[in-house]
Amino acid sequence: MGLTKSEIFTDEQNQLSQLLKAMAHPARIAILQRILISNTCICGDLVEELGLAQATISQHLKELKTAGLIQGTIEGVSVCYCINPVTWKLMEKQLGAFLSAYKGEAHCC
Amino acid sequence: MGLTKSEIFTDEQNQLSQLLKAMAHPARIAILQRILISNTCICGDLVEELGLAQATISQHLKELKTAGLIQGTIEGVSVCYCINPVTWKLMEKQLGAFLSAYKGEAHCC
DNA sequence: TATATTAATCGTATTATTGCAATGTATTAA
DNA sequence: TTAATACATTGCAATAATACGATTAATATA
Repeated sequence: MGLTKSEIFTDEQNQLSQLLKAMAHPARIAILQRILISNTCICGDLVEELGLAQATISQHLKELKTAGLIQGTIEGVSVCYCINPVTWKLMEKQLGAFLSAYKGEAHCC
Repeated sequence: MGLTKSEIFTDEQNQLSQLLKAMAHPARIAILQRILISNTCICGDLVEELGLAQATISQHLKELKTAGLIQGTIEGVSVCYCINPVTWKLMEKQLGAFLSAYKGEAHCC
C-alpha cells in the first residue's frame, strides 16, 4: 500500500501520468513558462525570479529533466536549460488526443 | 517545508497545476478514458474493470470530482459520473495555450 | 421489516513530495 | 594556487498521496 500499482495500467496511461505529474506543480509550470517566454535557453536566474531556494529550484529542474520535458547543457560555469522538443511534441499529441476525446454532446448527469 | 508555497505563484499557475495533478495518476486517467469512451454515464463497473479496491476507486473519483473534472449524480442505488463540461473546456483552453507556447524553432542546447 | 446492493468514509500503513541548510563539485578569475 | 561563482547532491523534517480493510449510509427489493 502507498505505492501506485503501475503494472495494472497500460504503458500509455503510465507514460501520460508521468508527464502530467512532472508538470503538476506551480513552480515547475512557472519554470516552463519562463523557458517558453524567453524562447531561448535560460540559465540560473530562476532562483532570483521565483521565490524559492536554489536547492529547491535545482530539484524541480531535475524532475523536469528526468521526465524529459527539458534538457540542459553546461555552459562554462552555468547551465543552460531549454525545452526538449521530442518529449514536448509527444506530450502535445498524447494530451491533445486525450482531451479532444470529449465531445460535449451527451450530457447525462 | 513539505508544503507547496502556493502564495508565491499566480492563480493561473496554481489552478493549472491543480488540474494537472488531478489527472496525474494512471488510475484517474483510466477512469477518465472509460468515461470518455462510453460517452454516457457509467457507475461502479469501474471497480471490476480496473484492478483496484472499491475504496480506492471511490477515492480517485472524489479527487476528480473535487478538481471539477467530473460530476456525479445519484441514480437510485448507484452513482452516475460524467465529464464536467465547464472545467474540461477550461482545461483544454489553458493547457492548449500553455503547450502551444512552444515554437520549436530556436534549439539552443 | 429484513436484507441485499452500491458507494462513501474512516483508520492505518506505506511511500512520495516539498523545501531548505549544508556540503560537494566544477569551472572561471585573480 | 586561491578564491569566487554556479549548480548539484545529500540529509533531514514536514506534509501529501496511495491503497485497502472495515465500517457506515442510503436506497432498493423480497
